[in-house]
Amino acid sequence: MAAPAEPRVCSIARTLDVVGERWALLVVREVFLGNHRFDQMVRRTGAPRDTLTARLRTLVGAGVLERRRYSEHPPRFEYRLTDAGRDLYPVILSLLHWGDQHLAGRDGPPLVLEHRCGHRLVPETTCHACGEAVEPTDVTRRSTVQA
Amino acid sequence: MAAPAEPRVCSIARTLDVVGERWALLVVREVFLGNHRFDQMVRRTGAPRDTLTARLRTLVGAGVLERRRYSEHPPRFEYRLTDAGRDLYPVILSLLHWGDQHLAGRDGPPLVLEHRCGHRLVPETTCHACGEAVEPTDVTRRSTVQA
DNA sequence: CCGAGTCGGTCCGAATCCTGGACCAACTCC
DNA sequence: GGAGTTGGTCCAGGATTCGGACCGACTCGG
Repeated sequence: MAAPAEPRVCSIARTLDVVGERWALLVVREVFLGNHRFDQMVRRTGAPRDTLTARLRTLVGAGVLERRRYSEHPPRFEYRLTDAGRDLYPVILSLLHWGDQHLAGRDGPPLVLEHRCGHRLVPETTCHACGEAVEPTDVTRRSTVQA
Repeated sequence: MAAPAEPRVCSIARTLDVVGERWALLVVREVFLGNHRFDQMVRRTGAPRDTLTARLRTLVGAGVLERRRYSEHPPRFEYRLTDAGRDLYPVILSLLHWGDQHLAGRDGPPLVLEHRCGHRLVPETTCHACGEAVEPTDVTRRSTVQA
């Protein structure tokens, strides 16, 4: 009898259930970039309006975005990051950085960020405890059930 | 004439073209966890075999994974991370951490990692230049064309 | 030598999701 | 009064994904 070995219970999979659908993270990117309105998002992401509607609903439902009325007459809405949404910043930065490293053409990265320290922002993933940069080989599993 | 404002040229979008399809990042997760074989990935991710075949091809084509023969008779293959693939570690860690923060049930995170410094690994995104943790509000755009 | 298991897939038809484009109701601005 | 803005909805066709059956080459135990 071959061990069925259920699909792994995993925070990565859970996160992707929320932000893993097509366009979801590009929507989040736009909100980080300051574009909070439906029409802006349509234009800057290229997502079909229908799909965008669906994604916004999922993201609001998951507590990543908040739908907020900014005009009464006529009623108009915009989308803002919740605290949980702001916590996605490392996800956005790491995706951005990987693209900069591996997919930038001869023109270099299309978007360059600057940290308040005055230098170009190159994001680095570090261990909160010791402050050192984290390499895959420096990490082990603690107390897990399965291989 | 309304400004058409082309979809943003963006490293995030480019990265998601490579690893944004369903199951792609879970495949990468499995490889990081040491499961390199087709059947293991089927079991541990839950992806349909068909889809997994397609994903592996995309990831190999994009240079994230490498398909390697580990047996001659019968011919058997496994998948290894390339350098580019290993560079996805921050992406994986940030997704994991967000799920741990916002989607862990009462049982807590299903997977706990330990850094070689001996502490539980809590990944933090820092600025390579100054070493400080990066907050969305600390970052501005440098020399961009558009809003 | 037989039967069961392993492994990395392929093939299929059905269900689901994504796509682009047309359309709309309020309201504002010129 | 006409054009534009805004935040959507509706639809039909196309692309993806789904689960499950199946397969060929080989190994292992008895």
